[in-house]
Formats: sequence, structure tokens, C-alpha cells
Amino acid sequence: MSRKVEQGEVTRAALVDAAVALFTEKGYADTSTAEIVRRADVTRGALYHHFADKEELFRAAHEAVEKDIFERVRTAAEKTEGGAVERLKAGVDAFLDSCLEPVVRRVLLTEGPLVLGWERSLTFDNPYCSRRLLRAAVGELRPGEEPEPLAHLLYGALLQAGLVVAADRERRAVMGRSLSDLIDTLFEG
Amino acid sequence: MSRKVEQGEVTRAALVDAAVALFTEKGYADTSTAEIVRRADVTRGALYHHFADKEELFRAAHEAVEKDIFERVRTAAEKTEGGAVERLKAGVDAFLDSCLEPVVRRVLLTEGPLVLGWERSLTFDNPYCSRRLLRAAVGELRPGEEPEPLAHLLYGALLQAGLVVAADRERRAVMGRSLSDLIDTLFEG
DNA sequence: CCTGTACGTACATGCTGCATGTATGTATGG
DNA sequence: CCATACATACATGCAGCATGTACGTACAGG
Repeated sequence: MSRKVEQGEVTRAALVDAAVALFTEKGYADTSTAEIVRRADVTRGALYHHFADKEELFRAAHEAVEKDIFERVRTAAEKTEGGAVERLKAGVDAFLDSCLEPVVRRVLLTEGPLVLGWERSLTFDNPYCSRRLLRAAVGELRPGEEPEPLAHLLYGALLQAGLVVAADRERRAVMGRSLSDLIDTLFEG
Repeated sequence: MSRKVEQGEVTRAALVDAAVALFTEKGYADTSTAEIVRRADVTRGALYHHFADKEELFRAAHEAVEKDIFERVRTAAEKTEGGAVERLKAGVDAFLDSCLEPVVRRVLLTEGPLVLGWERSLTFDNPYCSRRLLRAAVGELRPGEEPEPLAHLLYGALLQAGLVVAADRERRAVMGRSLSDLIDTLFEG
């Protein structure tokens, strides 16, 4: 049971890689499964063997990108010396940097909420949801206060900043400063 | 040339109405043009006479909803006595109330950015863009400061609050209070 | 008349998902 | 050690549906 499943993993990974690349370039709706399998150098049969439908393939691609960002934000925050505010700022900076990459902006920020349903993006359930990190930070900085509402607002501001940055790299610095000021006002005032 | 164009306007309006209703119920991708014309009681020929393609029909539906919200927010802010902070809060409240409606959450918040492109939602160019109102408020409350970055962040927080409210009406009050507190901290601290 | 507008109809194309076929690897009984 | 039974991975053709377009028709107005 080694040879077969090994090849299966290779094929599956090739499909996910091709899907991430094409969804980034052309979006979900404008990418056909035929195009994906051509890029992955497999057949449509292979795709529908590994994934129930096109949406499930997108889900796999989305999870791969999401996990990558989550790890980057988490390690950036963890390796930062200083208080909770500094760690929060470090995580925010790492997130904004990630938003400079087309794959993040397209797969994670733009198409994810639509294809998978926007309700999914509002929960804290997902294991690799960056929103969880934000809620933890707010809980630490505002002990005794329900952290979720403010975490939602901050995440919205962060996402919006990410979209602005993704649309125009020149604004990376401005938005980063504005976010930093916002955090200062909220947690050090 | 009266009888004909008049009938044309009626047909066009029927198409937009049907499109708004169906896009709200089932989303853009899962709504076929056949379904739309059936609901509007016209033929697909009529649809493709008035609109270049399905996306242009969505654009018309989107604009109708957007204009409606814009007017509601603007009048809510204008008819409020008190300072700029109070008017801002009134506008925010009106926006959150609008988000309780499925048509707003679906057509405006969720599908709009994808179908029309998310860059469009980042500009202040659109005549009926609620973001403009927010930028004006920030400019008034923080004179001498470039208003756009903070306006972007606040709009992101507002959108996120709208999504939370749309997903769970019970949170309308909590998110409204959290936003109100945020505005107080930013502009009265 | 005759021209432009508003619509109806038939069709060409492309895409998704499924159903069916095939080859290859693995486990097992004797 | 071998044959048989079975599971897995993949290939291929097809049906259904959706979009957009080409063409035909009816009618209002100059």
C-alpha cells in the first residue's frame, strides 16, 4: 500500500499547486478544470478522483494558503520581544506583508469568502484562522472585556488595509503607520 | 418614440428587479439568465437587448442597491442634531441596520466585490459610495490629517460589523456598541 | 415606405460532473 | 510461491446546462 498512495499524494499535490496558481492568475470562475489538469499534467479523471468537485479543490488550495499565512503571522508575533502591543504590531506587519503577494490577495482575501461562503470567514473555529490570533491579543490587552466584538472590528480594519496594500504597494507604509497608530490609541490610551 | 421606449423601460426595470431578488436568494453564479427572465416574465432576447451580458445586469442591480443604502445613510446623518461625532454614529447605525437586510448583505457586501472586482470597492470615485461619507466625516473630525487611511480602516471595521450583524441579528446591539466605543476612543480621546 | 427599436428563437460553444472502463498495486489462502 | 480477489488510481466519453450570438419578426414614427 505504499507505491499507490505515494503516487496519489504526488498527483493531489500537483493539482493543488496548479489550482493555487491558476486561481491566483484568473480567479475561480474563470479557471476551468480542464486548465487546471493541463497545468498539473494529469487528467480530469484524476481531479474528480481526489476531489468531489471543483469547490473542494478550491477549499484545499485555500487551506494551503491560509495555513502558510497563519504560520508567518504567528512566528512573527512569537519571536518579537516586548509586550503584547509589540507582538500584536509585529503580527499585523507580517499580515500586511503577506497581502503584498497576489496569491494571498486573490485566493485568501477576495475569492475565499465568496466560494466558501462568507460566514466561514466570520467564525473563530478554523484551526489556521488568523482571526484567532487577533482575538487572543485583544483578550490579553483588554482583560475582563469580551474580546470578540473588538477583534472583529480590528480584523475588518486589517483586511481592508490588506486590500489597499494589495491594490497599491505604495500605500504599504501609510497603512502600516495608520494601523499602528490605531493600535496605540486603542491599547495604550 | 414614446410607446416603445416606455415599454423598454418597463422591461428593463422588471429585469433589474428580478435580478436583485434572485441574486439575493441564490447568488450570482447559481442564478441562470433563464431563471431571471422567467421571473421578470420576459425572454432572454429582451435581456441581451438591454444588457451586454450577465455581468452588466448584475452591475445595474448592484447600483440600485448601493444608491438606496447611500441615501439612507446620508439622510440619517444629516437629520441628526449635534456634532460631527453624533452624525457619524448615526450614519454608522443606519449602515448596520441596512446590513440586517439579506439583499444588502448578499448583493452589496458579498458578491459585489467579486463580480465587479474588489478594486472598485476600494476607490472613493463611485458617486454612491458610502466610503465617501466616511472620509468626509474623518476629514471633519481630524482636520489637518490625511483622512483616507483612517477612513479605509474604519470602513473595513464597519463592513466587518455589517457581516457579523448580517450573519446573526442578535449581535446587532453588541457590534453597534463596540463601534460606538471605537469612535469615541478615536475622536474624543 | 422605410428605418430603427424592441423583442423572440434557434443554435454554437464551453464547462461541469458522472458513469463506465482499465491498469496496477496489495492482501490472502493454500 | 503462486493464484485469486479486491482496492486504488486514473482515463475517457457523455449528458445536461449555461452563456452569448445570429438571425427573424413586429411595430412605432418620420
